[in-house]
Amino acid sequence: MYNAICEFLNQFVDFTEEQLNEFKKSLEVKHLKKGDILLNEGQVCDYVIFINKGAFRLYSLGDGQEYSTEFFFENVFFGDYVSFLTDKKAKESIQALEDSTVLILKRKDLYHFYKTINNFVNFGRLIAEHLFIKMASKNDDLLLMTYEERYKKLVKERPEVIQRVPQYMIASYLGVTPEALSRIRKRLYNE
Amino acid sequence: MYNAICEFLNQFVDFTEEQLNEFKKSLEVKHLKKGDILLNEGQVCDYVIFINKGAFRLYSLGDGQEYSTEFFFENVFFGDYVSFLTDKKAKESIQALEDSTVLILKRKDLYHFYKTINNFVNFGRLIAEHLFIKMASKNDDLLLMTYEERYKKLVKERPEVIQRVPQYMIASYLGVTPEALSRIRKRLYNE
DNA sequence: CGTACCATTGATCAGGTTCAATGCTCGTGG
DNA sequence: CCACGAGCATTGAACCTGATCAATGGTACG
Repeated sequence: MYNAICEFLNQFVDFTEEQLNEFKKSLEVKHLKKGDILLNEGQVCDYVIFINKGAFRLYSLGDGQEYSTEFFFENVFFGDYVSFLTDKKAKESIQALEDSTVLILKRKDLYHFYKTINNFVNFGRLIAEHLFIKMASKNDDLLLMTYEERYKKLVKERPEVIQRVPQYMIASYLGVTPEALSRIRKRLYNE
Repeated sequence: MYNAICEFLNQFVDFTEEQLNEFKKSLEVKHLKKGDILLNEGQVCDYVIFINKGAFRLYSLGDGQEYSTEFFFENVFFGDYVSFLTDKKAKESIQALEDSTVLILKRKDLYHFYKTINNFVNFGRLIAEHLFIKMASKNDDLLLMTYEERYKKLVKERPEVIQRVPQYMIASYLGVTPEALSRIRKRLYNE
């Protein structure tokens, strides 16, 4: 249950045996069914989620439409990071795309470990910087690439998304309608 | 000369008189003329820039086109943050949009102060988090808003950009051609 | 077996792109 | 001090791509 998360953190942190146990105790295990909502737009996301098994998306509502903004799979941390940092209501919701198992780490526990575990502080800074870099790259793509190029890039760099996420969610992630994505795919596969 | 930057940092850091002097000594003053290039795409941005007076833009080249990605004015820090963090070649260039005066803080000096000045470390984390939040919001806008809505938002929230930046740069910042922006403006001001 | 949801396809429409021409303005040199 | 030129903004026309609306197919799940 805790192997994956500890391995992930070992990249940043040197745990003692004791700290490791304390850390594990702070985690809440949660099982979700496909379609379950973990966080609802308007709640504060005062925790981070580590995915042991399953798939999730972040999405928001504009007009009457759903807009998927990101997808996550096994062995990553995620959450509504803006809500987490600012302690304000989340603009996005979190939904399980498959039956999933996650570990929940509350912000207060995380901040406690920042103080008590050596090097854990760097974890926070590195995550913020990493996410900034990812977001900046996403931004460039939105500005510079066509929908077709962005779809091709997704196929190449994140085939898991293509495999495990319904097409209409991918469409809104790319910023197009499902109809347009269908036609892009048709164009690509008929050469 | 150093009033503005010290005021800015005082939000995050408690300097002693001695530290303050050491800090000032590490800064390089630079004067630039309108149009001058401060950083060229391909160089590593191993410093941050504080603007005492003037205006700058970040821009990148795709196809044969220039794409302005951000504008900066007095009393902010900026740079090619991705290049700064990763120590890799910048994908963007930095250009003065007006005759300007800046203070340059080298990464090695910054990291030195991280170690020797209390609370300075938080500065790095807070900047990273702040920039992430800004970038995330920009991302949402790109995905959810029309060009016209984005222009109106810019007029409302950052009138300085409208005043001090040529229209064709604003156009590429918004992701449209200069012609399209011209028509959007016409539409707006003829109601 | 049927239904509900998603993917596909078709037709029409709106807005942005492209290419080309004209206007405008500011800085420069004669 | 004026006139010219360069660069930017505007305008026009044809085109192209994605949005929208509507209908049809396909498939998984109860």
